[in-house]
Amino acid sequence: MEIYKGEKKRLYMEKNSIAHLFSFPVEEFMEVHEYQRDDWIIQEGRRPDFLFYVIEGKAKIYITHQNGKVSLINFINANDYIGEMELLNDVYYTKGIQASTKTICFALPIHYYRKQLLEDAKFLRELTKFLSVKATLMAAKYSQSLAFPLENRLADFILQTADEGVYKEKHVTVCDYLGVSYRHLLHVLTQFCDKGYLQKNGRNYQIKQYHSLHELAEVLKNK
Amino acid sequence: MEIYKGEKKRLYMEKNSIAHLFSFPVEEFMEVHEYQRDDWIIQEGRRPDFLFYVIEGKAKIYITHQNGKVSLINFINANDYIGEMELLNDVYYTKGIQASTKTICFALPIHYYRKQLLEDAKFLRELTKFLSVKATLMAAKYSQSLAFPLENRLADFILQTADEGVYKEKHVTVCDYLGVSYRHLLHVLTQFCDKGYLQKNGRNYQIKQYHSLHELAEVLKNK
DNA sequence: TCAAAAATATGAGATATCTCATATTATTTG
DNA sequence: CAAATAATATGAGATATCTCATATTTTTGA
Repeated sequence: MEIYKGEKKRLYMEKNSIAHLFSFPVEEFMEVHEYQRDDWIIQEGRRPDFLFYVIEGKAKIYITHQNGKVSLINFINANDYIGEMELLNDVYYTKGIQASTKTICFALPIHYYRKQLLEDAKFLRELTKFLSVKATLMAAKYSQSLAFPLENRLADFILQTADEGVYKEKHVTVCDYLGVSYRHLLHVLTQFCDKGYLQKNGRNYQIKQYHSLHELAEVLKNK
Repeated sequence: MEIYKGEKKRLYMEKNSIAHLFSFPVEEFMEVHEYQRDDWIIQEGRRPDFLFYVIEGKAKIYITHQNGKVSLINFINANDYIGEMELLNDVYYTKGIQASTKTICFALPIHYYRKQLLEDAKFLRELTKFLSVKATLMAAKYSQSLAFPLENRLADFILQTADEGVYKEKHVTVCDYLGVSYRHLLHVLTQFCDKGYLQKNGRNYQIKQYHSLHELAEVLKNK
């Protein structure tokens, strides 16, 4: 983890101003943090000292259960907040957040800014929208996970993450995200290949029948 | 559904003032709605015209999937907001909300108040907290549903809803809530009886071994 | 550069959960 | 009050998913 200083910091803040998200100046105590792939931005169970706002990169929210299972709760992208739960709630079990690419965030020391932030309508309005989307998304994932087998959820995930018709996510990550065992994921992927929806190319999977996957994914959606 | 008028309305609003939730007066266009058990406060797929605040009663949030399965996403209680998603987001699939007891809510016409509400830090702060709790809860339920079998989740649910040592929820509701089939729920309940955790009394279940259920439920929690 | 660790791969048996069929009992409603 | 509807109940077979064992390949770090 690197904290930008001096000219580097000044330049970065200038190029990526977030002044429009607040109705008071936040630059004074704000820091710029850069995390490398696999760095932990927040450690599970340990309260963060900052409210983060992601400028670039991708990260993952993890929670570890008592039975050892790990859930990848969600992905975090540019323009997302991190640590907002801890800003708002005095009692909160902090989830782990791990960078999955180089990730740069602005970091507002909660200690300094908490009071002002909680009185700033502009900030709160944005955060409220962010949280409403988050809550909705979790509700959707929750109810889908209970109502549909992996086949449907995986089809959706493949379509969402495929890059130019090629799916190449890490199996291990996907297991944690879709909440199934490694074995079962591989099993369903093999089925997709057998049915001709996908074609395996070394470590990647080429989408062969878009419409079949689409059909499977479509039933998740509410119209 | 009944809309309170005149003296009845005035009295009710006076006894249950929510003026402290806003920094501007909301009484003028506010309505008081009373719903009977099984009334739909909001119909699935149809945008509501009000932001509701629940004063008394209980309700359930439902979503219907394309495969016909119904998920009971969550329960709503006094001091919860309803319709906040629609206030915040222009595009949103509205979930169904059904009263499960007589439920009385204050209803703020979005049309009149939207702009002011979105600029009111006091209101937004409360709503933000409400949403953060909601998002956290959904995330917890989501990851638990994937990481643990019904046995654990049911034990937790029984402990949470039992009334003086007696569990008497409707099976059908619980199926929708825990996302399992009726058959399987009954199966696990029978197991609990066989193991001596519960004892069936007519339509209810008496808790016999608190600690066993507690043990099963405990592994869901993060410490 | 080599050993350790992580990721991929596959088989086989176990179990959690679902679907469907069917019966009985309670509750609601015209 | 009777008929319709909802809730409870149980059996049996199907399937989705898990666990464990084990092997190979790739990536990583000292």
